[in-house]
Formats: sequence, C-alpha cells, structure tokens
Amino acid sequence: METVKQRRSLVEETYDILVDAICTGEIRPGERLNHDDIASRLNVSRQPVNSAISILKANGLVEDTGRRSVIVTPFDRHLFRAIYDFRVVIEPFAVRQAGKTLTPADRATADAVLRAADDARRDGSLSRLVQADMKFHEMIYGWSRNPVIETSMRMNWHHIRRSMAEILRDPAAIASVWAQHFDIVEDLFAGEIESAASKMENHIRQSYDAVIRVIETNETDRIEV
Amino acid sequence: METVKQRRSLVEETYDILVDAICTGEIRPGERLNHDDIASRLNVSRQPVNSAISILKANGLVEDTGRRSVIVTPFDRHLFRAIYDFRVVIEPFAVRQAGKTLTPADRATADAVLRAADDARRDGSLSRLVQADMKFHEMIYGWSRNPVIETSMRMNWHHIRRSMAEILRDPAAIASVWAQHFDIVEDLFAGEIESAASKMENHIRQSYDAVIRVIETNETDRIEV
DNA sequence: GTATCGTATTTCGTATACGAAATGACGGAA
DNA sequence: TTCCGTCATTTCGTATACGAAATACGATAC
Repeated sequence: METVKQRRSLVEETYDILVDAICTGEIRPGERLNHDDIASRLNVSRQPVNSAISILKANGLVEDTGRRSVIVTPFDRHLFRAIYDFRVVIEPFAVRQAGKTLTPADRATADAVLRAADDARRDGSLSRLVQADMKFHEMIYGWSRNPVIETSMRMNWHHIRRSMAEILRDPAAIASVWAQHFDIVEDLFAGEIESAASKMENHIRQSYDAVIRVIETNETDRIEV
Repeated sequence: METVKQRRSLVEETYDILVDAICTGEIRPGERLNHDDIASRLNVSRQPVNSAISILKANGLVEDTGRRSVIVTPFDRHLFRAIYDFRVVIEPFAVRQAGKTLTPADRATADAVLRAADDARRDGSLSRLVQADMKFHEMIYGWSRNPVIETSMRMNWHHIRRSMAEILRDPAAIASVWAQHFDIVEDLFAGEIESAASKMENHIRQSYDAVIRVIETNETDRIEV
C-alpha cells in the first residue's frame, strides 16, 4: 500500500504562488504586496499570507520599506552580474562532481530533459522552455550529489527566471543554448569530464553576455520605482 | 541626521533566537519544536513563533515529520562533505574577486578582525572565536562585492557553526587557522591574488580534514534520533 | 499479561479580533 | 494658494479563538 499524499499547508501554497507571480513579472518589481488583497484573491486568511511573506523577505525576493508594506525587490543589474559570475564557477564545478558518479542509467533522464525542451520549442511555449532550461541545470546539480549546490542555486533561479524569458525570445539563441546542453551531456557520458566542464563554463559566459545585452537594450523599460 | 532604528519584528527576533539555539546545540538535532513552549519561553504568542518556524523550514534547519511537529534537521556527515566541497570552490573564488577591488583602506577592517580573534584566543572564549572565524570569511565575501556569495554562504555557516566549536577546541588548530588567515590577508594586500586564493583553498581543505576527524571521533556521541 | 480499541488531551494550522502605526483627506491659518 | 495640523481610514503585526489531527492513556477482551 502507498502512503497518503501529504497535504501542503496554505503557507507553502501561498509562498509558491507568490514566488511564481514575482518571477513571471505578474507582480512588478517595486510593487507593494497587500496582505488583505492577496488573502482574498487566494481565498485564504491573512495569516498564511503573512507567514509566506516572512519567508519571501528572508529570501530577499521582497524587501521591507520601513513603512507599512513590503515591495518586490527591484531588478538590479549588479545582481545579475553577481549571479552569472557565481554560475561561471559553480556550474562547471557541478559538472565535475556529476562526472564522478554518473552511470549509464542517468542517460534516460538526460534524454527526457532534452526531449522536453524540443517539445517546448516546437510548441513555441516560452514558459515551458524556461522550465526546461532550469530542469537541465537542476539535473546536473542533482548528479553532483551535492545538496548545497542545489539549494544555493534555487534562490538564484528565481532571479534568473525573471530575465530568462527575455533571452529565449530569440530563436537563434534557443537553438544555440540547447545545442550546448546537448554537447555537455554527450561529453559527460563519453567520460570527457573536463571538456564538459569547460563547455559548461562557456555556456554560462555566453548566456551571461546575452542577458546583459537584453537588459541593456530594455533598460529604459525596466527602470521603474 | 540618521534614521530611526528600525524596530525588529517578533518574527525576526524569534527566528534569530531559534537559529542560535539550533546552532549552539541548545536544541539538539532531532529534537521537536513545540510552539506553545517556545512562545511562552520567549514571552510572545504562538503566531510569530509559527512564522519563524516556517522560515526555518524553508531554509532546511528544521524539517517536517509529517506528524504534528517539526524537528531540528539531524546532523549529516554527507552535508558537511557537501559544504566543504562547495567552500573549496567558492572561497578561493571570493578571494580572487576580492583582489579585484581591494583598497589599502580595507586594511583597517582586516586588522580589526584579526585582532578580535587574538582577543578571543586570549580570553579562551570559544563562541567568540567561532564568531571571529565567521567574521573573517564574511569580510572576504564582502570584499568580493558579490552578494550571491554572501547569501549562499549564510545558510552554510549555520551548519558550519554547529561543527566549528569542536575543531576550535584544539589550541594547535586555533593557531594554525589564524596563521593561515593572516597569510591570506598579507598576500591579498601585497597584490599576490593567486597565491592568496591557493592559500585559501588549502585553508578550507585543512579545516575540512579537521571537521571530518572530529566528527568521526565523536560519531557515537552524535548519533541521536 | 498483552493487544486493541475508544476517549481525553495535546498540538498544530488557520481564521478572526484588536491595537498601533502609516497614509490620506480635509480644513483653517498664514 | 500653500502649509500644517487634525481626524478618518487603511494596513500591518501580534494575540487569541477554534477546529482538526495526532498522541497518550486507560479500559476491555482475550
């Protein structure tokens, strides 16, 4: 017999919904979060909303204004630079660690992830494409068997998601990104760990350049207080 | 004129107190957190305790049992391995970044931190020594001007604190740790960035070995459910 | 004596209540 | 008209209330 599905608490549900709303831009940077409003919209009381917002605050997705409401932490070019600098180091590290324990059985996972991206490309679904990109990198984190990589990247991905949609608007960029993902997987399963790691490093550097290009182009759109 | 001191909410106060209690071992791994109990002990209502525990849960310091209480996440040798593997990569990275922007004015900060450690050694205060060790590394994170390093290491430090006290019980280890810190600072201000980075890598590897040694020796003490 | 079930008690999650601080609106004085 | 003070309203943080689920305990059957 199997165990009963663990009911998620309203706090967790609320938290996830708010994270998503922030990452998709449904709630804009700088916008206020009104407890009553959110509570009635989600059809819960203010109490779970309050707890969820405490978590968001602890994670830096919203910030205190010193007044009577919190706001969505504004986009910050410096933060993106920091995240990508960080990834340039962490992602190749994850690849090297992954290479140590990888088994042929993991190939199936990789194929599934790559296929999901193909499907999303065909459907032209931007959000599924972002999802697939995240899944690819999370797969590598998982293979690294280092939970610290996974948890420390989780927060970053919330921010990355906030920009990723912009990059993947360009079909050429999409093709290039997934060609690189494919190469990295190939190298990994061929046992060419160092080659995979350095391809990953290049992959991140290129994404970084793309993000910066997009942010600088859209800069005027994004300056909002 | 300076701004009025922002009153901290009971949630934040409670959170900090609980983090501290967990890290010092006052609440043991595996122990349950009783809302009523904590609330009356801290002289607040259950509501801020509830929110604080939600944050602890989101950060992995406590975990759901599926029953009616959360427990302090048990010590996990695998986690320490993961944290130190991670640090072996991140700390030298932080040093390299720090080297890019370091100015002679930062020397004063470094001296203050090193002196604080000396004072703690003389007083034989273990907790202040742990504090000083953390301050040293946080100083480097700060110099790196990469906020991601700082935030991703914050959670890890909670866990590191849970073991650090053990290492620093050995006077020889204390001397060695701080000699290494001193060398790293010297190299950094002499502009020998690569040398500083590689000394940092060795420093972390050695601390890692020390942690593992301590944990393995004390293993029997620590297995508690 | 042991196993099993029913009931009392504890404990948590969520809703609601309440007070304090921030915001906004209005009106009077300069 | 502009500035400032007062009062009404909104909004948040925290406390308390309440129902549901988990645990503890005791009684009954074997």
